[in-house]
Order: sequence, then C-alpha cells, then structure tokens
Amino acid sequence: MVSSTLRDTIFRAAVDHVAEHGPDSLSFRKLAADAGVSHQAPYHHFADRRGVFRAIALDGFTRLSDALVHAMSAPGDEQSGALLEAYVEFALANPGQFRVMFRSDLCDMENAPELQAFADAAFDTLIDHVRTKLGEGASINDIRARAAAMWSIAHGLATLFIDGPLQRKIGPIADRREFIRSVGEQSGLA
Amino acid sequence: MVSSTLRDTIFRAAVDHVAEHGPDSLSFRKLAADAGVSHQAPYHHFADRRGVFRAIALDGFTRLSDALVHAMSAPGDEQSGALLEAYVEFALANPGQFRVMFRSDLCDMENAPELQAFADAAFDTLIDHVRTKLGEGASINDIRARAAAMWSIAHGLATLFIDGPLQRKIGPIADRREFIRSVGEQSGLA
DNA sequence: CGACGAAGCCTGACAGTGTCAAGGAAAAAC
DNA sequence: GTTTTTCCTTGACACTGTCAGGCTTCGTCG
Repeated sequence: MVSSTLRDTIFRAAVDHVAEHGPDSLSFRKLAADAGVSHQAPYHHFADRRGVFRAIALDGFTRLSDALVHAMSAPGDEQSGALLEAYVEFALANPGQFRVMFRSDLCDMENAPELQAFADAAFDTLIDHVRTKLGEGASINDIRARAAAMWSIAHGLATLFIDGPLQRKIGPIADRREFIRSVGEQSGLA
Repeated sequence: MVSSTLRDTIFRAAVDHVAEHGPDSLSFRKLAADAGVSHQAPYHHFADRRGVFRAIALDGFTRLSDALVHAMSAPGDEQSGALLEAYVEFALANPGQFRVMFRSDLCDMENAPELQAFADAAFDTLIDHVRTKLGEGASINDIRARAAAMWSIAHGLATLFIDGPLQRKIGPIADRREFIRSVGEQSGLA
C-alpha cells in the first residue's frame, strides 16, 4: 500500500519537527514539500492540519499509557514514585509530543472523542493505583483528591521542566531521577 | 500622549482576545483593524507579534506575584494552602493570560531577560515561604525539592483544570475552593 | 471483458498572515 | 526656521491553510 507509506512519511516528519521545533511552526505545506508531494497530498490522509496533531497526540497518549502501566509493575511501596518518574521522564523524552497532547486547541480535542478516550485510558492507570493504595475504606472524595494531587504534581513537574522556569529558578539538576524522587518524597504522595 | 493610547488599546484588545479565544488565533493585523489603524501601526509600539505576548505575560506575572504576596498574609498554618489556592484561582480567572505566561515560544522568553526577572520574582515568594516553613535546619536540597513540589502541584492543578482533562476525568466539581484545599491536604504540602 | 467508481495525487486559486521598505505629516528640539 | 524624531500610512513580499476541480490508476462488479 503506497498510500499508507505517504501517511507514515508525513506523520514521522511531523513528529520529528514537533520534537525539534515545537508544534506551532509546523507547516502542512512544508511537510508535503519535504515528502516530495504536492501541497494537497496530505489532505488525503489527514482531514486537517489539526488531524496531524491529533495523530501525534494519539500516539503520545498510547505511549504514555504504556509507560505508566509498566511503572505499575514496581513493588508496592515504590509504585507511586515509579509512576511519577515515568510520567515526568516520558515528558522529558518527548517534550514536543507532550506539549501537543495537552494543547487541546491544536488537537481540537473537544471534537475528537477517540482521542479523549485514549487520554482517559492513560489516567485510569493513575486512578486505579490510588484506589488500591488508599484501600476500601477511602471515600470517593479522598480518591479523587489524591489522584488529582498525584496527577498535578507529575504534570506540573513535567511542564515546568519542559518550559524552562524550573531549571532557571532552581538551577541545573545533577541527578534528575534523584530530584524527581525527592520531590515525590517532599509531597506525601510518593 | 496619543501614542500610549493606541498602545493601550491594542494591549487591552489583545488581552481580551487571548482570554476569550486563546493566544494562537490572535492576529496582529486584525488587532490593528479593530483599533482603526493601519496594519503597521502596532509595530511602532511592539517590536513583534511576540512583543504583544511578552507584554501580556509581563502583566500576568506581576498580577500573579501580587496574588501570591497577598496570600502570604494568611496565618502561618494556612499559608501553604492559601498560596496553592491563589495560584490556581489566578490561573482559572485568567486562563488565556496564564497560558501565554508559560508558552515560552510565544513570548520568546529566552531573549527577554526582563520577563524572566518578573517570572522569577513571582516564584521567589514561594521559595521564601518554603524556606521559613522548613526552618534553619533544612538542607538546600530539601528546600529546592519542596519548593518544586509546591510549585508543581499548583501549576499542574492549574493547567489540568484549564486544559480540561481534569474536569473531564474527575467530573464536575461542586466547590472548587474545597477541592483545591483537599488536594493540598492529600499531598503533604498544604 | 468493459464500465464504473473510488483512491491517490496534482495544479490552480483565494483570503489571510507576519514583516520588510519607504514615505509623509506633524510635533518637538535645537 | 531648520532639523530631527515620533507616529502612522501605503505597498509589497513570501508564506500559510484550505476549497475546487481534474487527471491517472486500480479494484470491483455487471
């Protein structure tokens, strides 16, 4: 199938560009030119420019989900820390893609229920973890609050890392894994 | 001074647009047209399109800073919670502006030391709080880690709120202040 | 076998964008 | 009174996303 090859070519080029230069400078036309096809060819594989971003985000959420599930295989008392680390490390390893995943305007997330489902699946791992950790006696409100807290700290740490202010303010971090771990410790969450 | 009026007009229009439709759809030309001037007039007051975003971010960081300083006037044992709430509430009250503040590409943050200084000033409040809270005996690493944790949870909660996934996943939140408070409690930070 | 329709790609055109270049009026500085 | 500076204008350029329509090529079905 030749068609899927072009789709793949464009998708990969888009991921590479996003990883290197961020999403906003991504040009549909340049993508086509680089692939050696006309400026309209990509439209046969993606509905929109946003369609490309949707595809990128979708790929990102599945990979994040995988990383989180993998982190759940850590021993019980290290699970929270492993989840935190997996989340942040994924973001730092794929900063451009991570940004796209949470730029709902770029993906037109509201009109992409499939993408929403993939995103939700990633966070279900987190919620499951909290539920089993707090045990049967926990109230629904406590579970919600704690899951939100864990998600927030992971997401906040990731975005602050990526966007620069943390490194600028706190200075260069020698051992990142160690730093993430101690952030988790300082909060009571990991 | 007539000139500063145009600058103000454009700035306000930009803030309004960002608040309503987000930063990416902001058009320099449309801004000028709405103000009733030629499409090049704004260039006399802002170097770039990014110059407008820098101005918006600058205004945002000063107001965030004010809000955090104000939160510090809370009684000692409620300070952490007040800071968390102030941060998140600011973001929710000014979602568009908040997004601009942390889109370093939009503001060309790297080449805007003045903007960096304003951003840093906002976070100094947070770090001061952590320093006094942990006391003299605390190691520099603990202070760094705890400040990063507090900042992360506030920033993560704010961005997850704004970008939608939290509300979608956790459901509508009846009392937001109460929710923020319990998130702070679940982490050991507030 | 032959017609037909869809898939995949192309060229052309349009409105809109940010920004460089050059000019011009009016006020301010000397 | 002349020069300079401030503020704004018109004009152009390259570039963007996307609608419209046409052209091959190939699988499917009568």
